[in-house]
Amino acid sequence: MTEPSAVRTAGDASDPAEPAYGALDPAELTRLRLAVARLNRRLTQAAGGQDLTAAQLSALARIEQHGPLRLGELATREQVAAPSMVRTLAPLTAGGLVGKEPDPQDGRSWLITLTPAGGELIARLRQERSAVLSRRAARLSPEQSEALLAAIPVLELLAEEPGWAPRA
Amino acid sequence: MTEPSAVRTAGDASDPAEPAYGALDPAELTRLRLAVARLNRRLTQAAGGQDLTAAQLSALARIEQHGPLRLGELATREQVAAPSMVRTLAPLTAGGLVGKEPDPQDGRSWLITLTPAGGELIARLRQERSAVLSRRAARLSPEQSEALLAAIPVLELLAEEPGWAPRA
DNA sequence: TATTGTTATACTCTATAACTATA
DNA sequence: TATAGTTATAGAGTATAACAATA
Repeated sequence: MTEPSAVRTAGDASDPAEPAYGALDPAELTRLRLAVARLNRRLTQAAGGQDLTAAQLSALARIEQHGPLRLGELATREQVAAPSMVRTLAPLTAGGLVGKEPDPQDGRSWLITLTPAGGELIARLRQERSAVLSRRAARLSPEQSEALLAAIPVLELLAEEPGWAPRA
Repeated sequence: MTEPSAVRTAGDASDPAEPAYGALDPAELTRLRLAVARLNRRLTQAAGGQDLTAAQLSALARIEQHGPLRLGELATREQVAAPSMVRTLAPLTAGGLVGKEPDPQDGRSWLITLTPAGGELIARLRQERSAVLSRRAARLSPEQSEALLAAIPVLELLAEEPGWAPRA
């Protein structure tokens, strides 16, 4: 889904002749940072947590997207520490939403899979949670919706791009 | 706590009464939701937390922007419960970053103000934190930067708009 | 010895409920 | 009695450190 090819690998940022022509200034970045933090807070609260927590849903979505994954691999992709993923998955395995099969390649590992029940649940929850956002988004002007839509891939890129945390 | 408003609306997610002229479809909204959650996670981690936490910085920025505020007012604007704001502010007052002056209008209230030290600190931190985001943003193409820039006000709108959580 | 997953522990952010002081 | 703020407690999400089993 993320098109890494879209990233402009244009010469190192050490190019003084190009003071980042398309770049955002610090004030704009601050606004983006605060907006993302606050919107996330809003979405997390609105999620209600009746069924799955945000971290659980995110993990499920990741499993669904990338198929069977080892726990460590899943943790890396979600960019959390392994113990965090253990805790996130625990209620999911207990509830039969994900399965843990022994990794035939490595006796220490498990392959985390999405069960049919898990697949059904995330499909339902996804719709429910997006509905909250949808009610807000429906009030946006066409121009605002357009702007938001165009920014989604960029936000995904920023979110997925490695190199943020001193990981590894 | 949260009335299952978020969950219950699943059935009528596509309210025909809402024209949804410029509306985004559920798949796009899901991507936006996950991207916001994950980007926030990235930014929170990258912040390091050596000085101020994300919630503290957000509160400081709010105080800076809106001048002296009463605690409850601040909590409302940040859309958190009053006790959460108490906890957020405690280290800030202890550290001399914000001041609490008695509200001359109401003996029960305080006016939360930004001290000079607080102002200096957030200016510095703001720069540091934005720098992290900046390094990523600098690699965006002009088109991507443009898209992100255009979306900032929309994200702010979604984040600030009331009506998300069932806030009594 | 190195790696994978787990358990133990701790800290932040958030919430609700119960309490104090003031209106 | 109602409201502003505080304290107490709990749960989610994250982390690091120490451990067991396996490579």
